[in-house]
Amino acid sequence: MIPIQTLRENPDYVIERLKVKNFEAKEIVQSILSHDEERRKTQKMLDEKLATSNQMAREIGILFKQGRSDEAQELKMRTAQLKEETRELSEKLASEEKNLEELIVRLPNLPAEIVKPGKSSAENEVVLQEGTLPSLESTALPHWELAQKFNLISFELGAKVTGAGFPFYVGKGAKLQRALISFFLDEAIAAGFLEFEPPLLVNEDSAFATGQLPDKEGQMYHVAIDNLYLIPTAEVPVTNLYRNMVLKHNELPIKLCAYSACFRREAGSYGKDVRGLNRLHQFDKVEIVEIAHPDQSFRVLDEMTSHVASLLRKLELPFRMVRLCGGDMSFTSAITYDFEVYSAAQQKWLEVSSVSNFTDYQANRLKLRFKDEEGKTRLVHTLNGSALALPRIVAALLENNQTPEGIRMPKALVPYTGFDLIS
RNA sequence: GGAGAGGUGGCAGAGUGGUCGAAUGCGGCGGUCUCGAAAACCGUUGACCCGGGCAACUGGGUCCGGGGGUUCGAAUCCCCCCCUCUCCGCCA
Repeated sequence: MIPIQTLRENPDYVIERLKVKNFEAKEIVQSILSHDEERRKTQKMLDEKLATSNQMAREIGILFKQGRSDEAQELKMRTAQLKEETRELSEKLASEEKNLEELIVRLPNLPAEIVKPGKSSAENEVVLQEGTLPSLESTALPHWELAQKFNLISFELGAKVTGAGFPFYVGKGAKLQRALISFFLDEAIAAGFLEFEPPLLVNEDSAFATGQLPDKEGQMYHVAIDNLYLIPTAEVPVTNLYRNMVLKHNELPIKLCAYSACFRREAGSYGKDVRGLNRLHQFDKVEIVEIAHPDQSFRVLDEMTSHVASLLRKLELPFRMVRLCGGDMSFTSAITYDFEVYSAAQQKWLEVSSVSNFTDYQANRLKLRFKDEEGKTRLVHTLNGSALALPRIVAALLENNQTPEGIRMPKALVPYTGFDLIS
């Protein structure tokens, strides 16, 4: 949620910036401002009435204590009218607050200054590209065929036992999963992130606080009997650790990381893009989360992207880093960098990480604040990024490293896998 | 799943109808003392909303797990829900 303060102070700026996300905010913003004004007027009236009632109640108490019950009774009569009025006003106030909130949540986060307008991923800017694209033999196989050939992953058994998008990893395939998870976690810990192993289900409050609800409801698996949601990313439980808190400025930044399985219903996806590991209902990911001082969040963002880049370098994968244009960014993000690795056999770039600064947007909903150097309470900035999501990394590792002898493992991974070749 | 106990400020914990946003202790912050620190002592210390002020600050309102009710008045009484703890049962 954009803080109401921002909307009051700079409505025109908000409208202008949201155009970068192709969002026409003018009507909503105007509506918000008038509802806001109405709300304040109502509250003022209500507060005055309440002040009078409080005063009268106090007087009645004193009169009773002094044994002047006739006078007290008389005063009691006079509170009836007031009570009815405050009742009406507080109902009005509650409904106006609800209306206001419903409008505000419809506004996406403001894109940062550096973010350019654009409609789709075609307009994203490549800001960094590293590594040489491998040129494979014409006999090169896509990862789903390699997975079958070397018996690493079984999509068929997953489909039999659960459904499409829930693969089994087998033998060295399973070991590779564990190796990557450990490698990513160790790297994150070395970079100063504190490891958490989170619950894989969260309650409704948590899903709201990080913004999965109400609008992305259909993307999450829901356990109806207990009203719990399977997490789509570790960001949800880990960020919610800090819901409703006031931190001290010297506690910032807070750096957290977590491995988790992630569950996504991904309704409506189909075709070649979802073949093999390209898109799954359940996958593994190591997530990094940072809670930062507002003045520092863009520096922190750079640190996070450097961390992700270093992982890809160690895995010896050709990658590029892309700054998303306004139209391709998520609702809650102020700026997002995607990392993509090149899949040689599919001859396309696969997104393996998304690193975002949510500025104060998520913090506002989380009610996550800090006391600054002057003792003022302010919203923090939150950031997160995948470091990294496994499936497409595995796809790229298998495809790019296929040789006549088998699939060779990058050096950094061998201590974790215990093998350097899959044959 | 069964039985019981309980949810109060950063933490611990008192408060069972009126002057209670709430005793007390701890912690935090500021000071005295000290070369410095500890100890001791003194002072101070919640969040949110609306208004006034450039600001320090200040007036009003709300908040004692959440929601509803009784009452002139609720942390305190009643109802519903949620959560935690203890014992029993079941269980990796």
